[in-house]
Amino acid sequence: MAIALPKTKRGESSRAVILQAALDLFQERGYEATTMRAIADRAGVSLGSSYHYFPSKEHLVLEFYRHTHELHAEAVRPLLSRERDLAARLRGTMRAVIITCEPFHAVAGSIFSTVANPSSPLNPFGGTARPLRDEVVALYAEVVSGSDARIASDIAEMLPLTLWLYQMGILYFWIFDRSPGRLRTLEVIDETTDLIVRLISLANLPVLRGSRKRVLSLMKAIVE
Amino acid sequence: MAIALPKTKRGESSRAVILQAALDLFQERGYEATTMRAIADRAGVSLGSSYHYFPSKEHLVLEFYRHTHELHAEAVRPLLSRERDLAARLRGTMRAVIITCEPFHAVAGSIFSTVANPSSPLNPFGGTARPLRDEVVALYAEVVSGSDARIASDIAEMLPLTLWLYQMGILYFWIFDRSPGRLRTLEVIDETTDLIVRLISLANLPVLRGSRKRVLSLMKAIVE
DNA sequence: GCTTCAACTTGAACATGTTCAAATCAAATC
DNA sequence: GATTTGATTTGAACATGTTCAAGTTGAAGC
Repeated sequence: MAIALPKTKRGESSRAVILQAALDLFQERGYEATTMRAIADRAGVSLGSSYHYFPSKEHLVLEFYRHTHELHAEAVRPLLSRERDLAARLRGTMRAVIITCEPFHAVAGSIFSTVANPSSPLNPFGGTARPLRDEVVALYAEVVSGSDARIASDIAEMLPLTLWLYQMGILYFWIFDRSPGRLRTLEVIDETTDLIVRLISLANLPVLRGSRKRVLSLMKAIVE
Repeated sequence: MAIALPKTKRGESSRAVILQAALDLFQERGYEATTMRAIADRAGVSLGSSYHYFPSKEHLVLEFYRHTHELHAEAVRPLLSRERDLAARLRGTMRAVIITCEPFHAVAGSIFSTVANPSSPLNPFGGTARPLRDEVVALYAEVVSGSDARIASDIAEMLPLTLWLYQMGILYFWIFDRSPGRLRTLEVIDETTDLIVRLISLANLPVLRGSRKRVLSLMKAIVE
């Protein structure tokens, strides 16, 4: 249960080697099939040592999640600095998500469920994983703000969080996708990103003004 | 792993007593805090006996889930045979969900995550839990079909499944709701059910015709 | 060089989900 | 009533996440 940041060179190296072993094994065998003993073995430390640096197996998953996010953020950087069209930015970002995660597809199910568990410290809605979630939301804020789309401020305010939620939905679909090359997920991404951009522009219609206000204030209330 | 339906009176009674013990303990202590040994103890059977009737602890949760659904279906029956207004039917049905589940609120998190786990046999998107999901979807089909709302057939086709998904979302929100009397969830239900009904009528607008077709055909494609 | 002390490491021990071979039971058959 | 046979029951054994008290290490202060 102790949250011990390494205080010595030796400690830092131990933590790093344990983490690397865990990332490798999660990717090779998945979450459940990776035992804490196997992680300790591959890292060349004792079982107890792992618990000195990571309070639980779930906390190691959080690091896995963070690692994936960093890969993703790096992958979309060129696109986000070049492209200005919102639909293209969003589509590219979503495609990059599933391309980045593709090596972990077989094991993603168990990892996703760990993260979605409301009673887990890893749940992004509140707890240890909150800072990481905020980073991902910030990425989507950049997707929006760096585009040349003119978006009403009330919508722009809620959009990043909504897109993060949307990404979660896409990932959940992708986990179940057994199609070759994950083509179905790619199609769904193309279609939904287009729809989202279209919906944003439709939201300016006078008939929709009322519902739009209600939806947005509801969302704001939900976020607290 | 064996799926053994009881073949004798004795077997039937054993299965029933184990199930009852499990339901009680889940409600009293939650999923994780309930051990298989505790279930066997309270049921007055040995540990191994439980595994003769239920392949795993998760399968006992499925029964818990089914039990809750039956309580809910019973609770909304009067409303559904009396009320004809769609918004009122939907609102009442959703309110009944969280009222029915209220006794399990403290333990709902761990149960929900078990069900949402894509690699679990309990996942409603495909596996053992599929029949139960179909029952819940059928309930929402009745909510729609028993109303006096005139709904275009392409929408009506996808609506029950969508409402089931919506119910899942509300439950997820409810799990995190710490407000007294779960008032916030009730407010969200009132607001969202209204919005849904409004959206259904808006979908007939000529401007929305295109998006509507695209959304519906996308949903149909996702369901397979 | 010696002492001290916090950081680090270790492996045994525990709790719990699951498996399984053996024992027990009870109904059908003779 | 004895035998057979399949259903049921049992508890020991195993795997694995987690805890913890005890041991080891190494640098700072003397």
